[in-house]
Amino acid sequence: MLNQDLLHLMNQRVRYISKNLNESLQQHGLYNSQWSILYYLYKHGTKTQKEIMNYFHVNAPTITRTVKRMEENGWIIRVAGDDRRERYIELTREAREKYKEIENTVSKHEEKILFNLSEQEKEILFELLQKIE
Amino acid sequence: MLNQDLLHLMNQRVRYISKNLNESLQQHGLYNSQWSILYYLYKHGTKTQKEIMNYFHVNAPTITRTVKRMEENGWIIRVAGDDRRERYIELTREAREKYKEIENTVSKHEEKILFNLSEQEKEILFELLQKIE
DNA sequence: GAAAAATACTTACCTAGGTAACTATTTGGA
DNA sequence: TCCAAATAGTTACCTAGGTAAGTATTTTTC
Repeated sequence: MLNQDLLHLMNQRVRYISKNLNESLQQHGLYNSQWSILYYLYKHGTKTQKEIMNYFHVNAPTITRTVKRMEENGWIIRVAGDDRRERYIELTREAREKYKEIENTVSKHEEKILFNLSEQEKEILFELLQKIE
Repeated sequence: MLNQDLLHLMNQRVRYISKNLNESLQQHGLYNSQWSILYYLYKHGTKTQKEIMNYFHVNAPTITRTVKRMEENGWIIRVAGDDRRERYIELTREAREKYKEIENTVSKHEEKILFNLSEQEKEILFELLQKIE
């Protein structure tokens, strides 16, 4: 087993998954990364950009950009914190209302993507991925 | 096991790996995707953009762009084919000469990334990833 | 209490993926 | 044979990741 081949395959799969997820999300006017943030905020409540950043292990400018687009499209609002360097990112009422329907679309997509894996295989895959570093 | 969590982890790992690989490749003046193409051409010989595209399951504009950058930096040249719609992508002598050294860097990186996985675990991971679709 | 360091976020610019619409060339069918 | 369809690649524009350098604010340190 060549390391090269393994990583190549992993890359392809991730690209394939995110491409298809984007297609599914198009009907809701959302993209991949925007959905991730929507999901995170819905589950965990209002967060600062720093907290979002840490959760996704992504750099600051990426969050700035994505959140900006989400604001322009009415998904979130940015609220200044007591510490005025911080910006709290809060879901709008509209985002909250649309959430369930979008989650449904995404669940179906994930179900389809992982259809060939048993519950046990998913757990093994999860553990193996955790070992990568 | 939530599908969501599994795909989230997979995304993070791929992002992490490619970020680190880019750092390793910086010393050679190369990026991730450019290295992939260099590798492919070194192993399989001169290919058309179509062939590269099919190999990586990536869209045409992506190859156009990456190959353009590689040409600007002296890694490849583009040669018109008999079918004048086609462009053959050929490694330059310089690219060929530098290849072994870069491969060495990349191998070390991959070794490090996958250090915690046994040979058997790598094979399982490979099989599980193949089942995704 | 003022200056230095740290922190949260932004801006500018890079690579890399995607789609849609275009050009140039080749192929195939009426 | 000639015109329509298919094919290879390009261009323009979108999201999304990265780094480096900048701004504004808070914290720390002397």
